[in-house]
Amino acid sequence: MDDKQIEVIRHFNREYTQRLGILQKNVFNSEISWAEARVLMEINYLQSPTPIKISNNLELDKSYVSRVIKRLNKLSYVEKTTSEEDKRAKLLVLTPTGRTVVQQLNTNSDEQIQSIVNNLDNEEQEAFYQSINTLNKLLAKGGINHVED
Amino acid sequence: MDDKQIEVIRHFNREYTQRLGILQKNVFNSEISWAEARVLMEINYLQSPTPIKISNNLELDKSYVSRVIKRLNKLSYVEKTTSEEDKRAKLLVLTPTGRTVVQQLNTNSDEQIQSIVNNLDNEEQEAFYQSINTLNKLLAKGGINHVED
DNA sequence: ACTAATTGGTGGACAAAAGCCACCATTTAG
DNA sequence: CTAAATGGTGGCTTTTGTCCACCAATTAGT
Repeated sequence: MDDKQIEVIRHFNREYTQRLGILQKNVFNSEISWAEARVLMEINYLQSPTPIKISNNLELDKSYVSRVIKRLNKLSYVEKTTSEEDKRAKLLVLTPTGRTVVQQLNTNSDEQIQSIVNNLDNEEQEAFYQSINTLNKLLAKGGINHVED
Repeated sequence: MDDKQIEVIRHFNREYTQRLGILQKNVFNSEISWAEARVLMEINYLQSPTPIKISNNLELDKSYVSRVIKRLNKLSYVEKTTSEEDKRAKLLVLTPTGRTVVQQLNTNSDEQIQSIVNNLDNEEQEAFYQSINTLNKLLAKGGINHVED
């Protein structure tokens, strides 16, 4: 992989993450902060979510995650129960309200994606999707990182 | 673009930005914060960089940007001069030191990209690059957003 | 089986990052 | 020629995140 190619990838990273970041900011209108949203979506994503997994996946300090979950719990978005296999660990479960919020967040996220993609004609949209799909597969392949669960 | 495809894109956004974020965190070892690095690179990127452009492009509050630039100035990475065409505006220029730092940041960034891509064989690397390249072109096409300069 | 080290989670104290608001100076619009 | 808009700065607050100490449970060493 030569320097020109690396340059192109770096350009993409700049552009794309920036665009996404901007969109995401304009979405969490109310009630819930960005960190809280991230944790909530991570809980929704994981099979058996525990604070420590979230802390690892999101690379956030465990005490911070603990506090975030506390707030989510106070908002009745998340229930905490002690795990039976390991009584130190807490199992996290979304309440119906919590699930609704996650759904809303996903909807917002989808609209952002649409807002990027809508400027393209059908053929281009297909190309966009195919490229993303390829990258997903390649990332999964080379994916030594990111402990999913 | 149907729901399944959107889902795939959302998955990519999650995975990729997270991976990049984690890598970036482990890089800015010292002296300079993430925000400072971003601003510095934006100054390097823009034709006639001013605080307000940076504030817009990075979607950061202008007072915050003002403070970041102040620190960069104190570190002798950036010079500030009042613009002649508009005496409210400040023109930003990287010092030699500043340019060196930017170069270092770019090198780090490249190493991160390598660390993702190195797990792939040559054919896969080529596919990775091609996908990114396609996305870049499509983003540029549909790019109503992101005022470059 | 028993102590020692490790791990999951919590809370206090604090630092860093980022946002909001009020304000000044200049520029632009009516 | 005043009124609105814009670029920039500083005070203050919120959000985000770190570091440390600690408890309870689990795992490892012997």
